[in-house]
Amino acid sequence: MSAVKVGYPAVNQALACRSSGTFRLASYSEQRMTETITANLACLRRVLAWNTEHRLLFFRITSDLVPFASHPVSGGYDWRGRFAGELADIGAYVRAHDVRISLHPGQFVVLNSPSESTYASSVAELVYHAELLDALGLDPSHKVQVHLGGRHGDAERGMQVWARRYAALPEPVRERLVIENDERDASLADCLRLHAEVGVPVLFDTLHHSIRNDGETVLKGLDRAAATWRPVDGMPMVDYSTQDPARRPGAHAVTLDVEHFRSFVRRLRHRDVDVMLEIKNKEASALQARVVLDELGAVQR
DNA sequence: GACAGTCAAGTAGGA
DNA sequence: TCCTACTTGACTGTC
Repeated sequence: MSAVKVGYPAVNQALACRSSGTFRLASYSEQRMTETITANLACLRRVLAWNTEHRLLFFRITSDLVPFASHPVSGGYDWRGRFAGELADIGAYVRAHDVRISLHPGQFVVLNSPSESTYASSVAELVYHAELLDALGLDPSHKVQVHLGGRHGDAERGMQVWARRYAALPEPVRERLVIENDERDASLADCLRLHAEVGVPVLFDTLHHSIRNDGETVLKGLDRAAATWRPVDGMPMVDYSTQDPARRPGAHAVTLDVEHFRSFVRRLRHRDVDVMLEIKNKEASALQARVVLDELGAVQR
């Protein structure tokens, strides 16, 4: 049976705290920044403790952990210096419990944007994400995942621009960045082409692939994406979800389809992957997934 | 305390 | 042309 870590994104709904607290730009002050980051880190500690207690060893940290981190307004605020001890402690906890971390910047990161200012702010945002993982003391197997961003009227050119700009990213960003297939801008085949050109690992999303593919099964697609991960990248990460039948194609389900997940894990067989459950009810689904993994004898690395 | 309007940022697709 | 969705609702002024 396969070795699998399972996790959920950003929010633990069972705990009465959020690690994504923010404020309005107009309310910005150093004091507000310090208070918000302090509270966010305290919550993150609670969430990580809860996760390890429940054997959920994969977690996506919110991009809002440090609000306005890449915005000029916080340019003079040294969050890495002020919270160096806190961040190092959290990172040590992550390493001690062998937790895998991912980050998923928002839709405003458009590396191939025709707008120079959007390109510049996208790079700044990616640098923040890489710096956060660096400040936690985590190695390059902890990833930052992005989508292509847009086609801008010429899909082929959009990919070329993306590849060129990826290659020009600062090394600490490039070594952590992975690209995820979606049903709109970049199919798995598109992502694999980018990998062939510039070496970026491909994070496989099961739901997006089930909507847009070239006729290959989820397992076949997963294998092709997994082959793009080098040892230094760690186990391939996979985003898992099923369709919410009541909403548009691509909308994530509200609850885990346990039977579907069981079938998915069975078909993994010998494959070792880290599975991020993109299910709306977060940790509740992750707990159900753990039960399934235990039932099937999947090993927790 | 409840509510509604709004919030740093981009893009594409559908109504 | 406007609205919605996306990794995610949360913040804030008003009553």
